Amino acid sequence: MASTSPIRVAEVLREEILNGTLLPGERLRQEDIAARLGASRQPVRDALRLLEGDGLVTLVANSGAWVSKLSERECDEAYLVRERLEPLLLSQSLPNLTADQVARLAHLVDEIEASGDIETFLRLDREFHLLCYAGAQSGMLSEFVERIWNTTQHYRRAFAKLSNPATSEITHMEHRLILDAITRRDSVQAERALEGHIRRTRVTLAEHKELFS
Amino acid sequence: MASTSPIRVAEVLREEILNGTLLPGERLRQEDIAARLGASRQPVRDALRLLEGDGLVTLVANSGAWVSKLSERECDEAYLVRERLEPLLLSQSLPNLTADQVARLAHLVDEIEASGDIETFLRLDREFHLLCYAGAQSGMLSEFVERIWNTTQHYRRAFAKLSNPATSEITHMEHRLILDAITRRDSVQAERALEGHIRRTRVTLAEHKELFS
DNA sequence: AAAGCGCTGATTGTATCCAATTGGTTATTT
DNA sequence: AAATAACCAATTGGATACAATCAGCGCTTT
Repeated sequence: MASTSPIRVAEVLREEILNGTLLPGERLRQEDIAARLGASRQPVRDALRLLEGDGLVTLVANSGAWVSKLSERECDEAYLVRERLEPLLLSQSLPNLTADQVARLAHLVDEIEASGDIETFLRLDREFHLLCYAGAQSGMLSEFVERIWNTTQHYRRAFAKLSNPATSEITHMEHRLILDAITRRDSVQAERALEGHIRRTRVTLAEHKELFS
Repeated sequence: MASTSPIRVAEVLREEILNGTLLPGERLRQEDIAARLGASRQPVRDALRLLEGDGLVTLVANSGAWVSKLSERECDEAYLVRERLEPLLLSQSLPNLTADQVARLAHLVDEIEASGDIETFLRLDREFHLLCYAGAQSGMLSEFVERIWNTTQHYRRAFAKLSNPATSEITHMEHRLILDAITRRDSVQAERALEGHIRRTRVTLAEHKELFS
């Protein structure tokens, strides 16, 4: 009942953009996608519009569609917005997180520290953060946050590739601080720890302008 | 060059939703719109998808499209998000505001205080706040803020209808505080004044649950 | 030789037709 | 009489065909 063609097509494309199969700036031709996914061009157009709404695709009239690209400025802005929104979302989610979910968060922190390759880290890190917000009733705020995570996914991957043991250690400690505050149901501390985590990432990321060349 | 059919259709519908011609919950039939605006159903479908991306329209597969409706919770959430995002946006905009724009802001504050009817107040208030953000390079943050303003427009109108001289006076003072900080180019104070303005509105609005019945 | 013009191929945008889904209504059954 | 099932009208979804638009390229012209 839920899956209509445009949604299915959009899901496939979204996944391919998030996992790096389709790179920022890459052209998306309607007919190619239609042929590849066994659909007509109409649902593909709808799907592209959906993804445009998610910020993953940029449409230009009479010209075509491209995978969205972020400039250095836009990426920095994304993190500034995260700094303000995610603590708020966490504070709304925290009271509703179940003990099972908190246990899963603790497990994820361990897994993240044990993770070897980049793709695993990215997957686990994403799951950790989004699970923190699972207690929030889905609304505009959740949508905004998920959208930011989607549009910055590629740059997070590029950034992860040049991380070293020292910065990883910092990340792990920050995760543990967030987890600790969540476990103690301390909203204020959780907000601060999360804000610091995002802020540090933003500042560190800003030192690597080469990612946007 | 810029205006393609779906965009034109979307603009008409957006305007009708914002000015209250189309009310939240109202059904949008593709064929009706197509006939009314002299287009085919296909561009109308595209337009509805565009508006869905803006949060103004809610689409249900195989069922239809409706003007989006906010629950009391969602409206409150919108204001909580505004409290966090708009001060940030203002701080990014402030350094780039021209003297002309600041003068226009001062003029708008006067006009707002002199405004008689509700529609005029809504229009001027919207212009004042959005002009505050005119110095920001348009990006994700601006998009989010504009989207919130659009989706809450109807509730702002409903709220304005039951405002009294006392609360209006508070609003006017808050505007003057924001304007003063902007004039002095005091980002920190401007952020605080704006946050307070939005927060008070949120709290006052929460006392009128009857708007969401 | 450089600049501007117009042509051509490819790609997107629009319209029309047909299929699929939905919700309501009616008739039948218990 | 109430509940259920099947039918039907209305509306949306998808596919195909056609029109409009754009980018690149070669030609003409100065």
